[in-house]
Amino acid sequence: MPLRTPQIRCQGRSNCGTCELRQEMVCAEVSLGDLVDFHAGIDDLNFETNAPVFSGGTGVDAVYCIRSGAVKMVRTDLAGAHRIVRVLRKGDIAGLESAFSEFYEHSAVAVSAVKACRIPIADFRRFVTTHQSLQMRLMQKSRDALRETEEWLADLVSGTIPARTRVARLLLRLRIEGTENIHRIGIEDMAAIVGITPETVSRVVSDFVSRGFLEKIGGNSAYRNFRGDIASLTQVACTA
Amino acid sequence: MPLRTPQIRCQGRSNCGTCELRQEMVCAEVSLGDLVDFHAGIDDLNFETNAPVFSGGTGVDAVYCIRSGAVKMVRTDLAGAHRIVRVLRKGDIAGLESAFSEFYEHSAVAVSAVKACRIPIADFRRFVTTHQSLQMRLMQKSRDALRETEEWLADLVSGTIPARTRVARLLLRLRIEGTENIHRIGIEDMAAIVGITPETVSRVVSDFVSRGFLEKIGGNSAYRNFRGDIASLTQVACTA
DNA sequence: CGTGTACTTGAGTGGGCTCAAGCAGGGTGG
DNA sequence: CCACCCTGCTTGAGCCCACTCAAGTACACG
Repeated sequence: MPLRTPQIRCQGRSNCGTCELRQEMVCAEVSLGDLVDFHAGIDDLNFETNAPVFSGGTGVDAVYCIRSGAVKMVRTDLAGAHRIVRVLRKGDIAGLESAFSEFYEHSAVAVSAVKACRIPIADFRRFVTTHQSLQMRLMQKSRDALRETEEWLADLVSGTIPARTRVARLLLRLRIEGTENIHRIGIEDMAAIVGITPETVSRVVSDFVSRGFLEKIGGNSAYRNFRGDIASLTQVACTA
Repeated sequence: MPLRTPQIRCQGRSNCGTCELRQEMVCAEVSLGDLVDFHAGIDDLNFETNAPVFSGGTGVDAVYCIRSGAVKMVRTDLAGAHRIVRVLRKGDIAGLESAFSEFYEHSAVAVSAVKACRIPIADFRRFVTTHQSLQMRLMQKSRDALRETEEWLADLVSGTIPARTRVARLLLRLRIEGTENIHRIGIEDMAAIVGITPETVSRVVSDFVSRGFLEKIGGNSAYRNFRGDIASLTQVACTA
């Protein structure tokens, strides 16, 4: 997979003013005026599926606000295996946990077509130290991330829970808010999340499809999705 | 198991002044003078093994700074099973993630003899809003908690990694800093962390003991421990 | 039209689960 | 002081789910 440089579409100020996410994002606490004052170099980026956003261990140079799509956060375990510890979605901030470290803790990789705003780390740190209420908001974001990760631990990952159940729970978590559509990430990625083999994931997903719990949408394009029978999946998810 | 009220040993001001942990705890950012000004009702508490610190879903009334011992943070999964998502140790803060919520997200239970400082939530919130540098410290604590939980996810919990390896990794994480002693939590608790059955944990631990990788110390008292052969355990922990 | 990637499907094996019985230690009461 | 229980741990036998290895298929892309 070639490492493609993301396209820069437009710059800072103009789109922040019209951004529908502005109220729930980091920058909600930063007035438009401040953004201008700081000459903030906020870029609006597009990433295609499998494009890296940043790489674990490299120097921190920015944080990214996800505006659409999904980004996987990958860690490496003691034996060197990759493990996905969280999936960021609309409204999440990639790199926040590393914002005050020298190097990124995770690798971040787009798992679908992604739109994101890139905030240079120097600007970000300046915003934070000069805007008290922003700090509170970041604590909240950080707490949200913690809760999400803990819920993964509790729900998705447990050898004593059957693979069927766990995959169903994962699918429900990947549901696109308010719809019956589900982010369709790769089989390999699903395996790296619930901690089972890709083959088993494939078998379970195939089974769900044949039962009509899932329907594949959009072929294998970057915008592919599942359409899920939420009720049935929920039932499977609650199986002990 | 009877629910015993913890003993109150002494109050606020006096022990904060001499606390060896003061520099690394929350209150590092709060001057002794401020503590007095706020008439802070910080209590010094003891919990015995299996004593609840607080219970998930109940109203948040305090946060607790752990001064010694270990506390398990318990979540309930979709099917109602208990899952331990983190173990707090010396220097950690129990309830921090709920500090700005109405109800506790977890149940917190002592897994050994625990000494902790109780900070009433009203005082805590006042500290936070009036001390900027404290906010930064809390973000850091929150980030530490997130990292710890993610490392659990990556290292401890994966159906594709053999139970032996995972138990070895858990034991290394429960190591008491700088020593070859290891917090000896119950078999049941270890199972609830790595996501396997108590029987399997027991078999693995017994095996480690018979090989000399582990030695049981202190019988079954509240102060029991393992003494571990760190090198051998590390080797097992790195087995794919 | 060939090539590569991602996914599917199959057969066989084994690790860990289940169920169940046995054991040790500490606390309680006679 | 001992008999008792209760809780937490240990150990065993058998089975089943999910892993492993391997081959086959579908689809996208050049």
